[in-house]
Amino acid sequence: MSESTEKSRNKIEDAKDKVIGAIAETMDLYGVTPAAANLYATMYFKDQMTLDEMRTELGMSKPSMSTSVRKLQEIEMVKKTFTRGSRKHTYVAEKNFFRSFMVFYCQMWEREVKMNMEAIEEAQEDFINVIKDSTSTPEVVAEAKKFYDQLEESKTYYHWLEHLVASIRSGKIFEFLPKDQQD
Amino acid sequence: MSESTEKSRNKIEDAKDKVIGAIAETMDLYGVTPAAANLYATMYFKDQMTLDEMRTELGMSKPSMSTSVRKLQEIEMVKKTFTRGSRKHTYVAEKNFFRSFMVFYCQMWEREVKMNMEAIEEAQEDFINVIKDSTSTPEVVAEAKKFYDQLEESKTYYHWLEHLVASIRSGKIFEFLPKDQQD
DNA sequence: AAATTTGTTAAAAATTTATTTAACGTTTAG
DNA sequence: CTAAACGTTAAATAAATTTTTAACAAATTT
Repeated sequence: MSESTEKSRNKIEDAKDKVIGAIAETMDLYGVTPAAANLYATMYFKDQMTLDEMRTELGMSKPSMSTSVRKLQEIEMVKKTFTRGSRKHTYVAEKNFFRSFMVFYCQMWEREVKMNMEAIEEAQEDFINVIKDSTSTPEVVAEAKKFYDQLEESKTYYHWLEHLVASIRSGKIFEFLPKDQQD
Repeated sequence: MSESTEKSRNKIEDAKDKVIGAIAETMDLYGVTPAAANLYATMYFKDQMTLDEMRTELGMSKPSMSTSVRKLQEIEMVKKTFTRGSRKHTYVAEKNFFRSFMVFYCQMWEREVKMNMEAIEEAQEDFINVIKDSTSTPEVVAEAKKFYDQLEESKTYYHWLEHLVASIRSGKIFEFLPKDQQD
């Protein structure tokens, strides 16, 4: 290979690394380990990869790659692909950020809604019992009412979050905010 | 205090604790420490709190509370309030989840857009240089073009994210998804 | 059927993050 | 002006997470 081709290839690698670094750094905030973040960012510029290629490319252990790939599959940022003729599993990165966004946030928000709404429903029942209890003092009843109302009010937010998730899943949000809209 | 009042008070505390636990658990995913998550969830049911009250209520050290409160102020989930006559600083939890949602996600997404767009712009310049370079082989040029186009395509997503942030900040999103809409 | 390849699980080590203890500076009350 | 109260910073400790090494199981090839 000529010297200038070598230089050009290096430039390409450097350019990719800038983007890989940025993606990996922001992915940290998405609850994945540094290894998984680096892996996804690396795969973003690859057609497909095997576990061994990942290990070589990132200089990390195979179990680390195995775990990272699984985590990435969970949030659907990586998919397993069938490659005939090869015993090794091959994986492909989801390159459409819209799809990653949808899966990740919908998953996250639904978990939040479910967990908090369940707690709220239970707590509200408890508050009602205190309010209904004839032995409760007016002071205690007032307090229970106050908290009950606070929780009731907060449900508005969780309902809204559910609607947001639904509109993302259905794609309706893109009628309101088109994908290709210019500044 | 009578025995039954005591029981009612306990019921109220138990009910609150259910919600506190749920909020704290989901907040972990928002990039705050367990201490900060517990603190916010606790403050959610309080009018206002001082550092010493926090320490007593959560059974943690004062510096831990100090750090947690600062982190929560950063994402605007807690505000400092002036209480005349008291030397101690007092803090109030933001109880409107819509506002917390806005501040947190807009902050997060803007950071992501900024960081990744900067890297993309730099990388694209590099790719253009390789493409323009007369000593580059056709093979290398083709690769540079491919990556350039991939990044160009991804910008659609970041632009969309910016529009999403803008529509949340301006409140326009609530025209599309009203806050009080029923299922 | 033995040996090799591939991927996963489990335990150990290493790293990072969170929390506490201790020390410090600033303010206010006595 | 001294002493106590309050909050923060810095260093040390503790806890949790991430990664690796080692062992294992399944599948495939020879």
